[in-house]
Amino acid sequence: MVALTFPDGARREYPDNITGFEIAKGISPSLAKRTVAMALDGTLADLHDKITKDAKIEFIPRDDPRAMELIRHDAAHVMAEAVQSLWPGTQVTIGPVIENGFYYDFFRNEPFTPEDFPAIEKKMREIIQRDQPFTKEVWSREEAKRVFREKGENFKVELVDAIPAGEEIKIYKQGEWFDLCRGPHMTSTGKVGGAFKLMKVAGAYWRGDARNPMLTRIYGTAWQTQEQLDQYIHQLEEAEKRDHRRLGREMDLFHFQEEAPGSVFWHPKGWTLFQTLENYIRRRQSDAGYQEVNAPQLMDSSLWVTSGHMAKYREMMFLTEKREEEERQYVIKPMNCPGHVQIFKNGLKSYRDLPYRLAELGKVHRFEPSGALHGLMRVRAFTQDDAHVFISDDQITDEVIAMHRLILSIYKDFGFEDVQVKFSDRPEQRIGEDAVWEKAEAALLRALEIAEYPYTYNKGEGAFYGPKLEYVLRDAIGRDWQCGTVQVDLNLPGRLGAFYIAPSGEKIVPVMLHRALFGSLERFTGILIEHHAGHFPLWLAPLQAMVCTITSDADAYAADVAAAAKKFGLRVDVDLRNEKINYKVREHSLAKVPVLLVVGKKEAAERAVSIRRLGSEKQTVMPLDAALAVLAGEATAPDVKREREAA
RNA sequence: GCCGGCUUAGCUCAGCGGUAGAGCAACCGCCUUGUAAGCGGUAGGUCGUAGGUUCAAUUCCUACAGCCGGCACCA
Repeated sequence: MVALTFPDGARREYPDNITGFEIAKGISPSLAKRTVAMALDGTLADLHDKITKDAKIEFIPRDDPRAMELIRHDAAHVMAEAVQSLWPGTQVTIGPVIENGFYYDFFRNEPFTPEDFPAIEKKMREIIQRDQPFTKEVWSREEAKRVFREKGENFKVELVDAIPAGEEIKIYKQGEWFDLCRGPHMTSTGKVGGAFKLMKVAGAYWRGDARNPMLTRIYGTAWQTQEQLDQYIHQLEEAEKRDHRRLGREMDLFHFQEEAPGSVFWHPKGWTLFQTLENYIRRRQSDAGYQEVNAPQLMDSSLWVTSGHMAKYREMMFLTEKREEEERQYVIKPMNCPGHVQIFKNGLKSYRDLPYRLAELGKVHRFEPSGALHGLMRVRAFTQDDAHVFISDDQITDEVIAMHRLILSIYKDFGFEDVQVKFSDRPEQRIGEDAVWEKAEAALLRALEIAEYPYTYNKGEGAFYGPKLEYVLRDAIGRDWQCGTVQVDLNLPGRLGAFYIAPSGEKIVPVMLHRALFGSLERFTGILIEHHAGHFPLWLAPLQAMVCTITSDADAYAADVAAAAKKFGLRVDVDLRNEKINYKVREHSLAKVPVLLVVGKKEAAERAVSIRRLGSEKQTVMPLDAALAVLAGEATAPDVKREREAA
């Protein structure tokens, strides 16, 4: 007998091996009919599974939130059947559930294209219409391999081989079609419903390894209701509207062109925004005890050989050609660290100089693979807000805590309060003694503990020279972006011959902490554009206010207003064009100018302005100086504001 | 880098084996206008680049480049 506890707390006994379906049917046929799966002690299971031990049981109806992943997983199976029935000979591989949908990877000599979607979707609807039950069988390893081999499903044979000994080899059937699968599934294909859509095709390597064959992946989305599907599609459209590449063009911030793939042409407004970020970083890191430096863009390749970068990253570095008159080869710097080590090394350093904090807004170039390029988010030339801090090893924890607090405080100023920290420890391929790693990892963890900050653990994901923390922020529409990093480097200082004189007079190799705040300024600009959907807070907006005249009678006064605003430190422009005010308001609203200062005869006579804010239809008429004082206050950077308030 | 798709006017896009079209923007004129498009006119493209097929290519084919979506990569 098994004792089952129901959600209402009732506890009943049933014979061993009874199925969830039988229990549901015993309670009421309608319950059995609307139940698509069950949960045993909170874990989803097939409704027809035999129950062999005491558990809490719940019946999962199709509209239960937990049914979503089942719908998606079943949809993946239905799609796989549809594809194989339309193109026999196509091999199936894996088809998991992902956020908002599912995919299935196929192997076929002829790849699929989106033009195939209507046929596949039609076939899927037929399969769903047939409403065939999902049934599970457990096969022996040998049998499974034999059957898949005979079907020519070579990838499945590999998957069977990969299943650990002692684990069941489960086969799910839907009618004639079957697939190796961990499950669980709903009771029948009909439960998938109609709220699904195939989204895109993509190449994907077998088992995620670039050395393996390329499969065709078909992505789909599936929902419980058509409303949910429609809403999801709508969300995608909205996200597209905040795409920084589109807003960058619409707001005249930057552009890219063929001759410089992966490099940004910053326009005046975009560069204003970029400089606002640079200036902010300069203030923050100067306050935190960093000194800004600038190291050469080109350095002899021998330095990069010594640092180890040539060995590991040669293919991703830009190198100069050797010339007849000079046999040297230079490297366009892909990182700032070797340069900073040179600055540390220049002149003897004492333990009294530590921590020695060098920061640089260094422009680095990396030959990123062409397929990786993506607007500002992944470029070949970018500006790192980089710093290297030279310390003794007993200073690691304190310095890391300081960096940690600095990073969080900076993100907060930009409205990012949901920040995750990832801790990565020693990778398999690494250099240095385990004892040193031990110390570095412990120091990082102690810093997080003292700062009382939660973190996730990425085993073996550290850099080859040391463990690291990575800072991941979440934007307005819930996307995660990895930005800042703190790394302990136990390698480069030694390799590049850095040392300081300890109290004992000994030469000691310092520990080097590597730290980035935004990471890449280009990328962070892109994140800000998407986060705000172009509606920047006043202190970031490249153009903060537009002075618009009603008629040419106000032209002279408009110029006065603009001049006065500039004296308040505001970034303003004037629109004297012979256009109706409606036209001007519309145009500047679309350009996402945060503040419109409208002036006509009336305002000119009273030395006032009519203020209209982006996103609002409200108009507020204020005396000019008062209005500018308010705006100037708002346009003050958060850190400057804090300082003023403290003073 | 790999797989697939795309590339036509500044932007968004239509078109097609017989050397191109719309809307918006731009420019010119009229209108002096009160908070999201006033009216009229003009101009604008070697159809991504290079080859090939053809009497004829923007259209079909091939290569290359860039971009887009993934995958892989990301010091």
